[in-house]
Order: sequence, then C-alpha cells, then structure tokens
Amino acid sequence: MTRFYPLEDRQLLAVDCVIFGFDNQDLKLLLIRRNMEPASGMWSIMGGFPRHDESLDNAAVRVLKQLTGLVDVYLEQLYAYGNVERDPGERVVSVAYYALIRIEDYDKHLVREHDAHWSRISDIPELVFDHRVMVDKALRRLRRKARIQPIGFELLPDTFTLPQLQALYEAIYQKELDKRNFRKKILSMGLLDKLEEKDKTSSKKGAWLYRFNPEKYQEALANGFYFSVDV
Amino acid sequence: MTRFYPLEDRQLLAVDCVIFGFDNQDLKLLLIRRNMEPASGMWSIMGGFPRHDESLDNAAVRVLKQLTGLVDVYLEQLYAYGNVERDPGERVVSVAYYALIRIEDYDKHLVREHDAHWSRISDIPELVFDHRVMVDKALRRLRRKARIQPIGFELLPDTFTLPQLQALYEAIYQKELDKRNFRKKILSMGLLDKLEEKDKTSSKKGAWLYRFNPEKYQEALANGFYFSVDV
DNA sequence: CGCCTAAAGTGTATGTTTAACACTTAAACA
DNA sequence: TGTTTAAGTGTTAAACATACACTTTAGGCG
Repeated sequence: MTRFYPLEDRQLLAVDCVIFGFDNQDLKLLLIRRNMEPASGMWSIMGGFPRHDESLDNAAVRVLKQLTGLVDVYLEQLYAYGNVERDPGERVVSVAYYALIRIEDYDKHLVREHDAHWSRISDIPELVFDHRVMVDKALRRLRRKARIQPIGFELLPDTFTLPQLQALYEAIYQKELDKRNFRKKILSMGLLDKLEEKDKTSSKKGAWLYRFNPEKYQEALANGFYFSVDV
Repeated sequence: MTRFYPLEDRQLLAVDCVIFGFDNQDLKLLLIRRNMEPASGMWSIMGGFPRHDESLDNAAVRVLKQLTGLVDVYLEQLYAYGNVERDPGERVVSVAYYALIRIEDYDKHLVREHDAHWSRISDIPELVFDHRVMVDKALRRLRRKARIQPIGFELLPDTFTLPQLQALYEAIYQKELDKRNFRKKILSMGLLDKLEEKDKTSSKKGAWLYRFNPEKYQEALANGFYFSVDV
C-alpha cells in the first residue's frame, strides 16, 4: 500500500460509552470499576480501543456489547475529547458515545464480570479522567433530544403504560409533569398503539399498555410532523 | 514516561474545518483545492493533523488560522468521522469542526495561496472523501443552533441593519420571512443596541444600524430567557 | 360484602405565542 | 416637485401551552 501521510503523527484513540437505563423510578448510568492503569479501581464509563479495521461506530457497538451483551440498541456519537492532559497516563483522544438500553435486557453475567453497577444520575460517584464531563454532556444531549425525537421509548420495555412513560420523562428532566397535559400531548401525536391488556404491577385498577409504532412515526414525519413533548 | 497503552494501536487523526461566511446575499462556504495525495486537485474543506502536544480544538483553531488568518472566531466541534474507508489513501479518523466568520475579515493573501474560493451553499461542487457529509451536517447544525442561540451575529459585521439580519436568516434557512414578524421577534428580545446612525448602502432612506449586546444576552440568560427566532 | 385506598383516567377555560396580512415614511434623483 | 425604492410600522385570528379537580376502577381488609 502507498502511504500518503506522515508515520510519526499517529495518535492513541479510544471510544467511551455512556450507558443509560431506566428502572421505572430513576434514570440510571452503568459504571464500571476500571481495571487498567492508570487510575485502576476508580469508577469509569466503559471504553475500548478502535481497531485499525473497524469504524468508530463499530468500536462503540463492540464496547457496549462487551459490557451488556446487547446489540441493536440506540447508540449515538456524543463528542470527541481531545485535550492533551485528559488522560494523565498518556495523550489519548477519546470519542464518546451514549447508549439508551432497556434495563431488564442486559446480561447480568457480563456486568458482574466487569464489576459494574447502576448509579442514579442524581448520585454519580467520582469518575476517572474527564468521564464526568462526558456524562454531563450525554445528559444534556438526552434532555435536548428526548423532547423532539421519540428516543425515550428506547429506555422502556416494548410495551409500557402512560404513567410509566410519564415517569420516564419526569426522571429525565427531574421535573414533575401534569398528567392530563402529558397524556393529551402524547396521545394526540397518534404514535402509540393501545393494547387490550392492562399492567397491574403498580395499581389495583391497572393501566393500559401501549406500544410505540415506528411505522406511524415515519409516516407522520413524511407528512411534516414534528415530535415534541413539553417539559 | 510509563507507557500504559498498546503501541501498535495508534491511528492517524485529522481535523477538518467547514467555514461559513455571509456576503449579505448568500450563505457561503470556503473551499480549497487539495494539494496533497490522494485526490490532489479536488475541492475540499481545509484540514490538518493535530500535533501530539495540542488539543483537537487547538488543531482546529490552527487550521482555521492557516487559511483565513483569523483567530477568536466562532468554532465548534461537529462530529468525528471514523469509517475505515472514508479516506481511500489510508485509514484516517477525522474530527470535523465548523466556523462562522465575518466574510470581510479574512486574509485574502492566505486564501489565494491555498487556491481557495467561496462557494454558495446552494451550489457546492463535488468534494473529496466524505467532506460533503461534513458540510451537510454543519449546515444542519447551523440551522438548528441559529434558531435557539445568537450565533448568527458571528456571520455579520459588528454593526448591521435589521434587513441585513433578516437576509442572513433567510439565507441560512432558504426561506422568506415576514418582515414585521421578524423585526417584532428580534427587537422584543432586547438584545440589540440601536445606534444613532444609518446604513445607506442599500436604500435611499437608509436603515438603522444595530449592535448585538452580549452582556444583555448573558443577563437575560441568567433570568431564564431563551433565545428563539421563528423560521 | 361493603368500605377504604391508591393509582388511573378524564375536560375546560385562560393566557400566550405564532401567523397572516398592506399601507406609510423617508430620501435620493430625475 | 414627482417618482422610485427600500425601511418601517399594528392588528386580528388561530393554534398551542398551561393551570387546575374530580371520577373511576378494583383489590384488600375489616
């Protein structure tokens, strides 16, 4: 192969992945105990090194799968962190991603192996390097996007109730919402299919189950519709 | 120095910079003729390689300065492009930035040296590699942000008229706006200082000059204000 | 078996924001 | 002094966001 670019200019590149989950109460973050120097033993988000023959996106998918066993989940690039001193061991440029997963789906085995745990976002321990900056950026991104794109559903099971959906938005925005206005707005978008089944785990009366319908969303988009939730 | 990470995993890293300007008519893009293999001679956005001892942001600032002579302009990271095949010469991860500059301020000498020219965004030639993808993403970002943050002013001279400002928004969104509604909205935010001077370059009557006041914006922000222009 | 409890579900009125729309004013120049 | 050209100005109707309280359901328990 012809080499066009200077050899000496190669840099160390990493990907790091902020992983969000929702346990029907709180928005949570999956953190691991770092098992690599420097800063071994500290809390950290999951990371890895992209191989020469894989894209950044692929590396992020691989990292996420390593920790959770999950593929085909919502995963989006966040930002590239390139301060010289961000990793005290050595200059490493890190491309951060964030993922939204259904919290009951992850592989408990793998998580235990990595000494990982779920942390409430209101209660995040000290993190290694600039990982806290990444997490804060991921949260801001999630908060911006969840208003205007139907990504919240990625954090819920396939079927869910309206009170569950509302609790999710309340957890994301740390803000109580009006039940009537919330339901009105969500249902008026016409993106949910109502099932003929109730979930009774959180009340005697039970709440109707719904399912997000991506086809309806795509069709609405094509007709100039904009998703929007007021928070 | 102790080395913590594997040596063989280093990658080639670049920064590329989408540069926007506004000539009171059209939103424009500063493109160069690439003078490096592969694809020498093709249109391209300006790029460079971050040094080991400089941050990504710094590298982007340096690249922008190299082409325009400008420092202290609006510059924001866009996205990290990491497909394996994006550069046919060799695997290069590129972190793209975009800049908003005042089009009369750039260094004509430097631009000539780089064989660069301004292209209307409605009339962009074929670009090298994935640069068109970067440009499109920069445009979407600009369009999203210019609605909700006062970054449009970065493309205008220090003092400007309301018709000029409106023409800028019309160029960004490729959409005609209602003069009365636009002026009402802009002025109601109370972020502009009206000067006692008119600009007569585009009409006999002349249009009053205004200046964006960043202090007023900061104060408003602190009081819960949100910038917003309807387009 | 009926009463209590706890969460689910429902509608209206008011205020705010957006969108649509046409004429007057100013000043240069013929 | 009339003509031309862009700058500047308000009002109305519709859509949307916000605030707010009672009824329904069904399980559990006395």
